[in-house]
Amino acid sequence: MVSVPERRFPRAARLLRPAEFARVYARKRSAAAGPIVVYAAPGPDRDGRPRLGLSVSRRIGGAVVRNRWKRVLREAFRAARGELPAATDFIVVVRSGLAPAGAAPARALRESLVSLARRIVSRPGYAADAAGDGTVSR
RNA sequence: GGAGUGGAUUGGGCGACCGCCGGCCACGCAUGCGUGGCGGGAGGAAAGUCCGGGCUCCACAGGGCUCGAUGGUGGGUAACUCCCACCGGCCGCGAGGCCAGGGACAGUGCCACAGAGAACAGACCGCCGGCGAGGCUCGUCCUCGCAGGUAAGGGUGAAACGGUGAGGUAAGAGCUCACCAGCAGGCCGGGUGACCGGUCUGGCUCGGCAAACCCCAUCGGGAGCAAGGCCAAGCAGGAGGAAAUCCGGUCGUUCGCGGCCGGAGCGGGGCGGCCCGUCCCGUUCGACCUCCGGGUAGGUCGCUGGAGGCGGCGGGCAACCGUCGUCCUAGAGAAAUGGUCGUCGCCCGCCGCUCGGCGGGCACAGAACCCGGCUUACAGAUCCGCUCCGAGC
RNA sequence: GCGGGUGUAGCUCAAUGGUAGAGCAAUAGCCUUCCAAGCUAAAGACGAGGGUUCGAUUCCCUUCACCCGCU
Repeated sequence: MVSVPERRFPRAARLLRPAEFARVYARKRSAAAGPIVVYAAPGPDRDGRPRLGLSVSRRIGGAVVRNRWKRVLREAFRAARGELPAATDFIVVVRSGLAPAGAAPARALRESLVSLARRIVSRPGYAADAAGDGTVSR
């Protein structure tokens, strides 16, 4: 049995190192909706799949609440990978002031994740800043 | 049956699909990777970090002062501010619960307000007799004043220098006596001991606070897995600062001196702080201190088999210990346990109001080197021991 | 992981173990034609739970929240 590649979520599809986070933040392209903020930047590999980095601060809650947010966001990202722009790195930040007590449901997060990602990428100037990097797959 | 008390266990079950972390095996690719298979993957508190250890490193850790911790006795333990048993005190009808529970004749200090008096106390009212003055109903009378006596009574307070009775007295008072309470000491008996029981003597009586300073006894080297080891990659140094040199041996010598070793002095650093002591380094271009600047943000080991869990037997009142058998049970690194469903269980709301249907919820909370405790949070469920009350047999 | 600090009135801060106080703010009144300023009055707090003590904001323990530092 061969699994569908888009359903998988291997470690290579994650942003893990400080340098990777810094590169996405340096691009300064973000959009927000409700409790989450999404940063986006073209990935280093122009044929690559979208990658995800997470930032959940201690102000969000205890370890259980923070881990819950990360797991639900990873699951939402995994389900949305086919609909997201390719070769793009994303960082999802959970905002402390607007976050409800627990994590939001995965389905709703998937919807807003896709719409925020498309909003950033379709903005004028994103492709120009990319400077010949991977183009938007739309 | 009701009320209560002490303890133990558990922390939703089963199934399907898709993911995630790491292990083993196989294959491909070439050492990073991918695919498939098999089995594993959060807790009783993983939490707070309040104690105690193991482990690792540090220039072995000594003495004095200081600092900090602990504080009934005996035991358990690797150790403890933990646990068990016992003693004492307080609370509860009781089962039980709580207690930092050594020393207040080693010293210092504090005890507000109230009250006359608050620590080897104190005469405000009262009581008592004496002296003086006044009054009249002339008395064993009343009123006022003065100097005294008196701690039995009133009142204050958290606390007022024993309680009851008798004697005694002007009135009183441990002033005296008996009993009781309490204190100190001796002796006898029991207990490993804290302590308990008995008896005799004493002066007749002594406040509380040491979670106030303190005294006594005991204990405490420091840091922490971001410890620490290895590999890879990378970089650039600069400025300032205190100080004091001398002696001996030996070798070389161009006879100026230089190298090495040892010692003294001086300077710096480590041993929680200070002093001694000790160790290391330096003593003229180098160590140390301060400031500025530069580089790294990777891998791997440590990393999970342990004071380990379960069961039997033996010892012990118990905590716990010994022995035998059996089991292997997470190891991440921006950090793995998630998502979508079905079904059953429990709870709540609505319709129904017998069956049933619909919707929602199922606690506290997430391993990060590992253990032993403590404390705190927690929807519920189950079991055991005991006490009190009521009813029945 | 290690270490330290702070919680007192709406805000900023005081206070030997004995009635918790100051400034600003807010309320009411006086003054003014009105406002401001000024004057007067009253209200308002020791983060929580235990313990020691006659008595605790203070001393001790536990706990909660926040802040800071080192690695």
